[in-house]
Amino acid sequence: MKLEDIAKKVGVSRSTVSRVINNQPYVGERTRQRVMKVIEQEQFQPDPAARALVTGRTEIIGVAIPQTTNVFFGDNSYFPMLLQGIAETTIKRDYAMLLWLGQSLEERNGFSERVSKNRQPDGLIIASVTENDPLFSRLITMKRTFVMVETPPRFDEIVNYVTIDNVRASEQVVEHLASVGYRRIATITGQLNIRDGTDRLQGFKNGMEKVGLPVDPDLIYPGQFSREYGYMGMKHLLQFKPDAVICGGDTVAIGAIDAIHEAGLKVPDDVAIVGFDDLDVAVQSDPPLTTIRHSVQRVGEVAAQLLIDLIEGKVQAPHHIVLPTELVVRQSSDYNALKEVMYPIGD
Amino acid sequence: MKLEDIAKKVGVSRSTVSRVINNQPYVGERTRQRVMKVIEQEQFQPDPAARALVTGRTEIIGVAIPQTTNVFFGDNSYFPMLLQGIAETTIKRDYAMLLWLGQSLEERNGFSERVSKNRQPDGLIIASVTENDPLFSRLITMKRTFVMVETPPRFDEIVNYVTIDNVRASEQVVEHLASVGYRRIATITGQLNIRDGTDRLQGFKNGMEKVGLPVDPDLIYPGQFSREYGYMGMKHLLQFKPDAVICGGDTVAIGAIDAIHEAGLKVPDDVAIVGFDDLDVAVQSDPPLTTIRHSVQRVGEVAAQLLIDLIEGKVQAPHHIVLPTELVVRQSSDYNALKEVMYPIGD
DNA sequence: TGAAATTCTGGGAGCGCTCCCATATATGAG
DNA sequence: CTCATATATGGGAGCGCTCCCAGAATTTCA
Repeated sequence: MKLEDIAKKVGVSRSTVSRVINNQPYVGERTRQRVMKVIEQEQFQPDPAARALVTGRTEIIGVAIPQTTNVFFGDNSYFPMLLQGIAETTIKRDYAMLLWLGQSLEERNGFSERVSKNRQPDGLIIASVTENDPLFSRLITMKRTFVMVETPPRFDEIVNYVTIDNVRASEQVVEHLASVGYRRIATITGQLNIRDGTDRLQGFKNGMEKVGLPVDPDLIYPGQFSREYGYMGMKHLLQFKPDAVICGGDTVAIGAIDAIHEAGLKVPDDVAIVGFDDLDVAVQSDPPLTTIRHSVQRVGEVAAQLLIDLIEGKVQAPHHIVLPTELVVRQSSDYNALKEVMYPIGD
Repeated sequence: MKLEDIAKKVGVSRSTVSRVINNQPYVGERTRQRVMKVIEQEQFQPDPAARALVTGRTEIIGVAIPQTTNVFFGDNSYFPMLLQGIAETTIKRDYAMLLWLGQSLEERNGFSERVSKNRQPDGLIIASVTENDPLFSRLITMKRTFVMVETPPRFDEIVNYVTIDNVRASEQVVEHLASVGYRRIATITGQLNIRDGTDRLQGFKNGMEKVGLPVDPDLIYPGQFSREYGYMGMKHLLQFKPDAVICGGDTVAIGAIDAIHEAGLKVPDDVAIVGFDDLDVAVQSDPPLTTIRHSVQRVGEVAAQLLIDLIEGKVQAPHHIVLPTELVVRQSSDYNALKEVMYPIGD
């Protein structure tokens, strides 16, 4: 069943049916009703391909997650939440969502080619782009419409993005820890080729300076956003006897706690731990994590809104949106629990 | 840049360029080379809409997950893994993947309408369909090509699906538990309006009969696939003093363990716990879970393969695929740890 | 050597829509 | 009542491809 058949059935022209479908003016009220009735009873849906061919738009947005397998479906609910947020908006705005997941590191290049060459979506949302990701430069060169869900690694000024104020949030964490009495504050970072990682580290350093504590390189462990790295990082840091460790993400924090427990120590009694993101695991963790709350889902929603607005010409590029964060204090950084002498003196 | 421009540039006709792009025969080797070279240097990609309009195919498959929010991104890595598997295949076969996520229960109907009416994908993969899900019947009525990733609630014979042998796997669990000495075996089921849920329960009952144990209704708790339900279920079951509990899923098992610990009891010393699915949490759990391993990712891969084969007419519908499962015994069902007297006699 | 078979190439038609312009009818101002 | 203006409807053109058929060039074989 096509548009023309509906027209014939109602006894009007293609154009009139098209106008009704697209909610355009200049259709008599009676005619509109008759057309709508037939469309309804025939369950007619215009062919998206034909429509796309002439309008040049598909009403599909693409989402590219060039991450390796385990990051996507591992202990990390970040991406599912992001997708949920994006889905929310696409439904609301009547778009569909095309998803690309990266497979393994080896084929980063293939991934970026596959994504960038596909002309089906009207625009893209891309997540977790590393500094020299080919996808990033490619999209810029091709002048495609896209929105990032973190601060871009370069070209901040010309790229659209939705992010949170990672620097400020990390500063806040340091300020909080310092204000309740922690002094040897360490950090296990996230990936440092992603802005979320570097910005959080920057915030850590800024915060330390602000509160007048020294930034000791020994107390900075460059990690990644995973439980494993949290574990490894903490094992390494223990020798330097931090009294608090700020982790690049909640899963990192969980890993750090694993290592602390393994060493026979307690959180927060021996070491305070702070996460970032306030994922589900933050509450489920034992003890519950002090962390930075920000709604990943909301980032997804807003990113999709921005993208669709850009596509529809409702806003001009470049457009930058920074969403608020909130420090959530839970047991993992309870200073009252901190033992006076944390480690045997002299080791 | 369009196909015709390439043709002009090379000095051949549209048809020839089209043949080259689609790898068709009857193009001279020299001509083919020349065309390819220009396509390469112009980075030409044919317009998917135009192509779809004439071929009637978009090379997009749709994935519909009509689940509520928290099931999708909660403590459950099932869907991310499924997506990863589907993505693997779509990349291999050069398709793209359109994703729909359900939002909340209230709009089940809206969801199914949105998904079924969208004509963009050539076929669909649908997950976690409940018995009277409107999407299910709708797709059947519309005669759309789709593959389910579990046994369908009805019309088994005409619907395509990829699944695992839930019944047999559960039987196996019971047989294992019985063989090592457990006697009061209980179960906390998954959702019973999903086949995965009912089949696992059926397997439980079959297994009990096979090994000659009574099927006591008190020992069957109808739950859902979540930690919460595991917790509630276990709390309820404790009064009936089971020595082992088979859970509908690993997350359910985690919840059950929570309840056991809360009651001051130990796993497996007081109660053995068995999960299902062998998700990441199964190993991370304390103690690690005995469970049924089956690759969710593999189910996704195979489902996508089947769907694309159906779309391309390489296989005939209906097509049913049952993937193997494997019993993985870990500490949560270690009979040696079971105390002789598990509960004070007489309560 | 010639006719048939095979390989190559080109161009028309048409996929199902939207957009633009032409025309028809209704509405209002002077 | 006339002309301008707003409202309503129809039909042609064309979006960028693929598919089909016609015809040219080449090969095969008696």
